[in-house]
Amino acid sequence: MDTSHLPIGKNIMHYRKKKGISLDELARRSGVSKSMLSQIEQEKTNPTVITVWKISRALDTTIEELVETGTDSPIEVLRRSEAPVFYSEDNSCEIYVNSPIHMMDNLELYTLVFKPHGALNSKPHYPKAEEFLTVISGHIQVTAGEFSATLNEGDTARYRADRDHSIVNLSETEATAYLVVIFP
Amino acid sequence: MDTSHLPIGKNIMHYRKKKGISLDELARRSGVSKSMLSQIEQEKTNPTVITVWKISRALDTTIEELVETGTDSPIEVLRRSEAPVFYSEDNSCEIYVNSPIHMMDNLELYTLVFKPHGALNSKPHYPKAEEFLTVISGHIQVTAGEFSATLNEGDTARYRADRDHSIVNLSETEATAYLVVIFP
DNA sequence: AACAATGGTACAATATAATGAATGTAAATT
DNA sequence: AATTTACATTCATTATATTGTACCATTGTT
Repeated sequence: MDTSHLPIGKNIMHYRKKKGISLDELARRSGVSKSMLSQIEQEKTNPTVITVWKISRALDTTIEELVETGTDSPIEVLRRSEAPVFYSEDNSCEIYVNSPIHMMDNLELYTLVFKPHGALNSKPHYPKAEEFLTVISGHIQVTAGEFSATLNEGDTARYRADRDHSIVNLSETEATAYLVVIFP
Repeated sequence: MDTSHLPIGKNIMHYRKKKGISLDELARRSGVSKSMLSQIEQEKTNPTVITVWKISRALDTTIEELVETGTDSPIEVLRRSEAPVFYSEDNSCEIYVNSPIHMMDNLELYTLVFKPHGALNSKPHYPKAEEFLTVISGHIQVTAGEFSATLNEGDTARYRADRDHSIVNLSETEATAYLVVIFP
């Protein structure tokens, strides 16, 4: 039994106390015995996934939050002058990375600047990866798999990025967009 | 034993096959017995959290991905004309919601438009909430707790939002920024 | 003071997770 | 054809998760 890598007990106690309920009440709500909850909070046992799932529902949170190790940091800034810049294959699109160095493993932020009719074509990312594209200026078309949509300034599209996908500037002028990529 | 709510077996088999390895190899890499892996994939047992954690590491993925129920959807679009708009308390900042309807529970996207010297002050969000702020145009100062930073166009700041935080336009002209809020 | 309620911990019994070895199937090798 | 290898499943045993109950300490009520 080795739970030292996952602070489950600490997290459960934290959320329980944040909610202001006793072990007794949490036992009632979760269907997990009070004595088991006590043992978990004291890190004396390694619970099954279903047990943690039941507790997460009773605490109105997720399994992920209950297994996560916390971090703490001040404001982290990535300057445009330091931000890596990439280009699409035909150089019709500039890709500014907005993700600060100590980035979350599952999130990427970009600013995309397209030349007139410029395009950015991408291969499938990880399974279940998703993208959120907001048009800052211009008229853009986004395609993912067999789906396609045209976006005006201020519109936001959400689509699965675990298939071929592309972003095209439909206008005669430069277009700019903000891209959020999520790896689940 | 009730794992019907969490498709762990299916997910593990999916990632294992995607990686192209046998139960034997996964057992070697994860330190979980081959027979246990077989039982899990057949949903014949409810594994402990540590066991799933070991498997997730061996599969180069996360516990979350292994417990997640899949979804599938085409491109979802939120038009600027349909996007909810909020205002800061003194109406010095317009807040456009960029989050499509079927939004992920832990992610929010906004475009912020500040009047000259406009400000947006926020109370603490959920514990461990984080924000990523990219300046689209203008000169902005962001403060979180006792930390503060000034940002120019193209700069991105990352900070904890589980404490008082504010965003202020330092310039004499309008400023625009893109805000990504993450609830862990 | 005696009793009840609250909240958490310890303990013994029961249920089940996890293992190593055996078994089964199919394909490849001798 | 016989044997070996690769892959997955089953089985009996061991280890441990999980429970209900008892215990402990503190606070509140009668």
